[in-house]
Amino acid sequence: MKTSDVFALLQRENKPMTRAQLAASTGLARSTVAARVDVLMRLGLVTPYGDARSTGGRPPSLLAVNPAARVVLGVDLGATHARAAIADLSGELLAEERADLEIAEGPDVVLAWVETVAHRLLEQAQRPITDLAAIGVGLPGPVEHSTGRAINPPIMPGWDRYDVPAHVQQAFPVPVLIDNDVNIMALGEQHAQFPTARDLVFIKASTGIGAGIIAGGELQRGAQGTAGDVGHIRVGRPSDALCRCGNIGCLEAVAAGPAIARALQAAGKPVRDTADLVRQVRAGDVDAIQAVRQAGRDLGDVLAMVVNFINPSVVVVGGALASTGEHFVAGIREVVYQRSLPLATEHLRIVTSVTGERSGVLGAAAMAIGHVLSPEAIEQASLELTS
Amino acid sequence: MKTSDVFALLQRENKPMTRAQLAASTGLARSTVAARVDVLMRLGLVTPYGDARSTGGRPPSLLAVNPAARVVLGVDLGATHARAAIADLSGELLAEERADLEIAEGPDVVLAWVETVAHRLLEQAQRPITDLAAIGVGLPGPVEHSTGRAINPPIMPGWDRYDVPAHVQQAFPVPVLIDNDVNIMALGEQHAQFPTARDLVFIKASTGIGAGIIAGGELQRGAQGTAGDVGHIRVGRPSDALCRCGNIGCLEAVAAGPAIARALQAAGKPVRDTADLVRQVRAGDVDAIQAVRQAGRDLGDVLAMVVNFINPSVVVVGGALASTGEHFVAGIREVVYQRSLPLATEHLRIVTSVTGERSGVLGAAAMAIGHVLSPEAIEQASLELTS
DNA sequence: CATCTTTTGACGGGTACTCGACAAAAGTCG
DNA sequence: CGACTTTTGTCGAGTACCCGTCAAAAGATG
Repeated sequence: MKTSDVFALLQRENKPMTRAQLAASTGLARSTVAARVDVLMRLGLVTPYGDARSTGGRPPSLLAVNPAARVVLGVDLGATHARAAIADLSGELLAEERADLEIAEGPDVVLAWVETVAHRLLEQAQRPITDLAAIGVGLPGPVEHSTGRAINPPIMPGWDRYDVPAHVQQAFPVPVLIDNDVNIMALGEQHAQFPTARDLVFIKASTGIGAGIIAGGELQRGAQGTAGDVGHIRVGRPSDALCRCGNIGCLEAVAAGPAIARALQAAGKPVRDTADLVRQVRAGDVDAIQAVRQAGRDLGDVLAMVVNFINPSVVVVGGALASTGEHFVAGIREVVYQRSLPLATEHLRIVTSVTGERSGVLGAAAMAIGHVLSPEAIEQASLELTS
Repeated sequence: MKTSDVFALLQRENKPMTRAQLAASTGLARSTVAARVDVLMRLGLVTPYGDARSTGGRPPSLLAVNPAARVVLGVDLGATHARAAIADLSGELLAEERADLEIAEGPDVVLAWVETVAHRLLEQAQRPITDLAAIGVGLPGPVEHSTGRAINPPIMPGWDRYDVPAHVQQAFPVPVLIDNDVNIMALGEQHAQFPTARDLVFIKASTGIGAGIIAGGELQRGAQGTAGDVGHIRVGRPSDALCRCGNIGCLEAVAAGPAIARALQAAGKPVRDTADLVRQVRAGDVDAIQAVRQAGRDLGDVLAMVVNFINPSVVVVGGALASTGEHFVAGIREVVYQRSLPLATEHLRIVTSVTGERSGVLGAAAMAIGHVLSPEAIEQASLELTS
């Protein structure tokens, strides 16, 4: 029960180490560490990383985790698009593909796309299917993570309680992990920007508004898997905007893309949809900029509560509205730093996504990698190797 | 590395089991579990629980966890009161004491009280000091749990970064765990009412309003240890009530005890303080009842966001205002079930505290018990026994 | 080029753990 | 009351694991 410890240490340090260093850090004997390292090298998870400088005798060989040992497939399924990518164990994308695909087409159509694209991506990355170690999938709706099924999804007809892992495993006999799309985006940003952050909130603001919550280092899904549903919190600014949920003044009915577009239309501006809005903001349209900034303030109003409540160290803002430059996040900061308690905001960072449209696939890959490199999985693999 | 597994199984099942059952459940040989059980019995953690019915041969002896093996001390320090109790390992209180004590007196005075009372309680429970296994303490302010120090506490002059565990361990050389008072109350209610709930929010509403968050089975303290600070979230109802934090319309400035009392005073009602308010509500004063119910609605307004955000399975309402009967929680339910999403409220329970003023000491004890019965601690103890 | 230093992989011994067997203990059944 | 059944504790054997030792390898040093 200790091979995984050596690997975990090597992974945490995130830099090449010698066997002697590993022995000192773990407290194990040099010979024991050597045996463990041998197993990890035969698994391919660890490789020599050249020699370190000699201190008078034989130079010690450096060891490092080998991201190229295996690959994972990350899949990000949105309402009207799909994206898939092959990543190595460091989370680096090796091949990627995107398509306009309606999730409403149902599991058979969508998962067939996933299967064909997965094969194509593996070929593109020049990796055999046997190199594929796990698959992570993000779905646009509430998901029961433990079973991999969508539960009462509002925009995914035909997916309710559908056994996604079973379907995918018919083509690829590897672990398949499913989660909500916003949750995996949170994971993606965590791994890309703040790999050590234990309390991070990711906000996706585009057609809808949702949050992914990482608290205590763990993704929080809530009792029914609907945690992070901030879109239907009522904003402070009095509003009679009717939301599709039936209530009035919901954040989503005030600050989401369609709501902003509608407001600009009412003011005589020809703004068709969210993408159009983003274009106009980028083009420097003053009215559009002001509308987006106000939406940022409205979101900041809700985020101020979130910050007081869960006290994160980082808030990452993503989604289409975050790609309008700094206007949106400026509105958010404006309100959060005013409304939240100084203790909670003292070390708080509010930043925009750095991975943009890739946060979903990156997070799905990260989720799969986390599974593959978990201590349990490594123990399992080392046992299978010796037997 | 497996003695703890046997104990954990016995604890999870929470009912007497035979050695044969343990062997079947763990997959170990009968002789191995017998050895493990022997260790646990010599540690006192497990005791025979009479014989089961014979099936034709020698009747198997039943084994059960022994709550009387050791005791822990739970301490709940409030702004103007202190409470301490000795509990057995099941969390049952064996002896208890309460005093009016200002936390502002400083660590020396307060911890001296803790020490003398602890000795008195041990005597009362007829337990030697050697039976004391751990101490849990709740402090009324932000706490850095890992170091056991209060950080920038607003109402605890002299406690800032004071090393509480070191002080207490001079008198009692056992593990000392410190946490925020609302956090331990959340733990207390979880153990008393919903021991299996993994996502629970506890609300303390009295002079201030705070929340303890249990998400994913773990207490969430946030990045700076200030998670759960819901008192300074702005309520939806327009209000110009000035809060001591400098903002206006804070929940605490609208719905906490002093705020309600002030509002009633302004209406010509002689309500001195929170305790007085509670008395009047219990006496059936209509104005007081209405004011408390409105405060419940205001709190419900904030709780609706919390429920949407973290999606708990239970919300427990405690503190002085919760002891006014159902009026307060009725106001909460009224708004939460209206404002939160059906998916989140479908299986949500909103209940009042069942432990009342004891939730703090119970939670502090539960925290200490959790430490004593943790797998690591049991392994440690069994190792020390054999050596 | 020889010697010295340091790392590496292999080997053997010791320890701790786990398992199955066996005899004694404790009831049941005829 | 004796035979049978089932559990319990003890004991010896097998095994896996971990450590220290040692020769070989690889480079530094003079």
